[in-house]
Amino acid sequence: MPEQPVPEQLPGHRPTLEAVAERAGVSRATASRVVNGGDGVRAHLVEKVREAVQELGYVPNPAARTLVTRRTGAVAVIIAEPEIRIFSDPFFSRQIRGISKELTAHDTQLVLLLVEDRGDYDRIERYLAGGHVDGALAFSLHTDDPLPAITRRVGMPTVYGGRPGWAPVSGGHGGVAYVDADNRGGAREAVRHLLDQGRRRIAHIAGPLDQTSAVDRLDGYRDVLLDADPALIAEGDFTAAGGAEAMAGLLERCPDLDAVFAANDLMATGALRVLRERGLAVPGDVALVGFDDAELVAESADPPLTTVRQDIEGMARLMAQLLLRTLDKAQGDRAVPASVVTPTALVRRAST
Amino acid sequence: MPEQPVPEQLPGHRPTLEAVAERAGVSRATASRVVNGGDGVRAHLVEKVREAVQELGYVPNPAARTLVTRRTGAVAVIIAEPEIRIFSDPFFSRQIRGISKELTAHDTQLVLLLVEDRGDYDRIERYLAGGHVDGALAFSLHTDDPLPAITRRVGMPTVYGGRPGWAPVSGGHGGVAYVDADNRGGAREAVRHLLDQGRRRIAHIAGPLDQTSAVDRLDGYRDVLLDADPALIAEGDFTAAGGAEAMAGLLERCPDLDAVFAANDLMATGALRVLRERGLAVPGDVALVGFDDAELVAESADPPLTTVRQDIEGMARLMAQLLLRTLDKAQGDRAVPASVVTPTALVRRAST
DNA sequence: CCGTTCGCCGGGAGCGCTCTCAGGCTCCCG
DNA sequence: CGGGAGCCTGAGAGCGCTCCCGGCGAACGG
Repeated sequence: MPEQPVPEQLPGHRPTLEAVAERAGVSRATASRVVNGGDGVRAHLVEKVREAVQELGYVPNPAARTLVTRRTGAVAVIIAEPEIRIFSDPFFSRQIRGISKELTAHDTQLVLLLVEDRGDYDRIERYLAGGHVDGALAFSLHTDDPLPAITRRVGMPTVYGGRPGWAPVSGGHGGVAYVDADNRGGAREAVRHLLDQGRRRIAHIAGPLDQTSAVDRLDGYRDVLLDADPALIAEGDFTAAGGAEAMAGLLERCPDLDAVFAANDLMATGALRVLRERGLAVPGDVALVGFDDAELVAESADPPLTTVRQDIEGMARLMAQLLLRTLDKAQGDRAVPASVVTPTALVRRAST
Repeated sequence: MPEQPVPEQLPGHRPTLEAVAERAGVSRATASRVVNGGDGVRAHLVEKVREAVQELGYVPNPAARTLVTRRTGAVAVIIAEPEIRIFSDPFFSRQIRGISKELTAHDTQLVLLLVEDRGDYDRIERYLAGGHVDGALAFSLHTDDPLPAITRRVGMPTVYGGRPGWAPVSGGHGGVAYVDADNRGGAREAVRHLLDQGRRRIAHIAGPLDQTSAVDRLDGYRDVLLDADPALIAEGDFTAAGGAEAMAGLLERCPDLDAVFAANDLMATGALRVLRERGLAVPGDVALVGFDDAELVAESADPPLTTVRQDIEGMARLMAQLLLRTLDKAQGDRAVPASVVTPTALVRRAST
């Protein structure tokens, strides 16, 4: 690929469309038409304008463009997570990555908004209301999250990652679009797998029950174990430490358990540590299943974790696609895209 | 905190400064002055304008503002990393987080640009040239990275995370500003610590030597072990798998080694696994030191890793500060801020 | 050969804001 | 009481772009 000699913009000011037009000997309107695709402009003029653009190193001024079109070509990604998880979970990176891929493929920019504490929501609202972005993607809503109210108030098209607490599970709408993994189905599969292995006292370490993913996984567990002993269920917080604590509690209450289904891999590793400390063999004495198939966690655990995989990056891309599609047609009419639930898959490794 | 009744913007169009001015009975100019701080406007008019803003739910149009001020209030964060690392390393999250904190504290937005392959650099250049952002922060440059050429060409103020390959080590400039940890000093401390423990055959698993952080850590190792046996040095790639491979090679060449200094924690965990597989006790037979004090890696390793901590988040914040300061005063004159090298600290755990 | 249609181009308005500049007012000092 | 200094304010230009609309020429049908 030959290096294009890009003209340096030393003269302080960048060339405007006006300059391009003049150089090409056409009007500003025609130059604009060419820059935006060139439909309805005769070929030789298109050529001339393109040359002028090249020679001057013209790049459109996005602010001017946004001012008149009322589109920014940017999308906000809002991530609200307590410190701990964001650090430890590679989730974050993978989601961002999936979104980034999809957005750049559509020439759309990614503006990242991290929410540290509740006070930040004012800032977020101002930002969204300001028209800096055309739409928003948001993750991991908790039941009392103020975000939905905000996006509705400012009329910002938004797609959520993970089913929000107040949204119906069925593909239905409820005025909100989301992409979620089939948490309940995945949980069912995990538990059935444990049953298939001959396990009978199957415990569950749930996630924080103010998150729908945790609730759905618990529901999946109960779907299969209709008459599960409540003592076999402990609530964790999706961290390894929380998983360890929950495991300790479970062992105390039910020393006879022979399997554990943890609502995520991190908690499973915590559980693993406790089991090992107590001298219980995995999977010999206790079989263990996680959820997520988290990079660097599930596979490198000792023993490697059987777990339920969800396609994080694919889900993230899907979110972006949904949003972009809405923005494309919306342009006025408020079409809410349908939500999508993506399948999960059991990955069998040595822990069961 | 009483909920402010935010007026919904149903009438399609948002109120303009004009509308605010009219409602407040002042000129657009005065309204603008109030919105931008209100200096030089008499108190009662300030009050009136503020009220009008409240009542109408006015939010300035950033595009219009940018068009005239030529400032966007946004900064690009450019991250170029091969797949593997970005997924596995919590680095990414922590850097982003530090930057985000600093930027939002200065009312500046964060536009994320992820580089997947070299073809993306064209896109990046166009974007930066487009004037979407006022400055850029970039990470992990490799020696042949095209980014510096781009930022220079489009005249984009940029601060690098980690010393770029062509930049001098000394606090000096070379026309480029960066923030880096004291990799060399940290490495020296790690190796001296191993010596203090009575170790004599100290190996080093280096990072990829096209990254300055890897080179600097290797240099630090050599600073202390002036006459180190070249056979004691292996090159990894900063991943666990690479660390394992390097460790295997080292054991083959030098079965008598009694300590390993790995250039990051991930490689240290890989090494750990290999050592365990070979039946070598850590730290009994071989002492092990990592680098980074990576979340979820160093502390939760078995045994927990002695490692060199660097303050990722602090460094990231520093980068943002440096850039913002440049942007503040620059506004025309091209002041390049001085680079900063931040200290590291040895964290002693059970692996030595 | 003329009228009409259609395709293509240019003029010009206007998006919402900032900022310069001139003018008006007040206030103080002589 | 007059005049100058200083402080506020408003008018207006203009940032760079898109897009409507009017006009002009070519083409085509009658």
